Amino acid sequence: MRDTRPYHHGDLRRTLLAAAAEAITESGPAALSLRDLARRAGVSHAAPAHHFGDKAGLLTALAAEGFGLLADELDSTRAAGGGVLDAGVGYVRFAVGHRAHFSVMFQPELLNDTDPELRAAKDRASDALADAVASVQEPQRRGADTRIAGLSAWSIVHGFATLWVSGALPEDLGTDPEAAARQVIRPLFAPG
Amino acid sequence: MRDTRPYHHGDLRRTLLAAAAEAITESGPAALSLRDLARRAGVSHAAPAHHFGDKAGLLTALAAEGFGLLADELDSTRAAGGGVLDAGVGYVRFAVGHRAHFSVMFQPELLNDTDPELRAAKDRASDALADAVASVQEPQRRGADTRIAGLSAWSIVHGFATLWVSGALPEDLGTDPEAAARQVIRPLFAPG
DNA sequence: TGTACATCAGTGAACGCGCGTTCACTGATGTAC
DNA sequence: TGTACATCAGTGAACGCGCGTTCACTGATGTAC
Repeated sequence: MRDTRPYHHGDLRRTLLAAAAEAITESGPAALSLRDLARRAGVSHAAPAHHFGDKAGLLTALAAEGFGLLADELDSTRAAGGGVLDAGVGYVRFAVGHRAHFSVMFQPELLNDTDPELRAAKDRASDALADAVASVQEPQRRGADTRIAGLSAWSIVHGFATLWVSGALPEDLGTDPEAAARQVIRPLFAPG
Repeated sequence: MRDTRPYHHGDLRRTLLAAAAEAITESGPAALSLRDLARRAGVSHAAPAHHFGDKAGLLTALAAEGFGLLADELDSTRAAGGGVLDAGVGYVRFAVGHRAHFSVMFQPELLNDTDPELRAAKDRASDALADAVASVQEPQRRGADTRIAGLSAWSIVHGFATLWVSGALPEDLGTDPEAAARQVIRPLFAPG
């Protein structure tokens, strides 16, 4: 039995990202410190800087991971044959299931926005979103309108997700974010 | 000529709120400190605590002011005979014109959410939003759907506003947030 | 109109704390030969 | 298979800094009589 921790952690980067997500879920990105993270991960306080440089570097890595996870979500919805509405619900599922990532992804003042890893992950998510929207448009109608349709869809799901995770929505909407999202975003796609 | 500052500021509370809005617009709520605020306002570092207690108290006051300003915006749109679409554009105008307020209003972990002033301002904004939506529904159709319609409208304008101020939207949308908003949110109200 | 007193707004020195950063180090891993 | 050496990940002591908070204070304003 080895009850002593090895000198090298082995997977500290991932551990720190997970600890950051946990800490942010508890009390927001503002309250985060690298020393607190080190404490959570059980390493010395100087270790995090080794991997991320500073707080912005860490949050940038977390945001990049977030955009990747969002792209995964949208891709798998699409692979399962879902339409835009399902993609929208997937967007909300991602936001609610990964609050910490989501809350950091759209706060550019916390991030190094020129980071190549972040840029790449953003592009991936952006493409996945565009695919989900384009798939619903009839081919002959594609054009200038498709761009606007995509932004409308993005706006409504992003707005719903943001309002849901911030607790701003009325309680009588229930406790199931996906069911509520489906009801609220449907009018955009299937107006009656 | 009086070139010496009077001992009593006279309007320090308002000055501090304005300084806070400025500081937050520059670098986000995370970077805000009461000492920095005091410096900006030209008063001693202990003065802000006199008015707001602590940082959460200050941000709560700012958020309350924000909800009040939002309600004003929606009310005046309505008074000018505007419909839901105009109210939506008004929502975006508010968010873009008062970024600092807007960015604080929906981050409950930064606020004292039981503060009565905040609660009252929230209710006022909420009523104004409900009025804007209800006015467009034909009387006989009001009911369960009106609630969902209101949340759809809120979601799309909130999402658009959030994405716009965070700089997430594509550059080719132009530099006029209100014109862009009108295009993007229209599909929800006048589907074609 | 004048005086006394209470209340309030803002001061400035002092404190302890957690933070990020630096730096010489140590232990572990990988690679060349 | 064995040895030497470079590289890398994490340590822990030390530092200086800005922060929030406390507290006795001072200057100004308002009110009672």
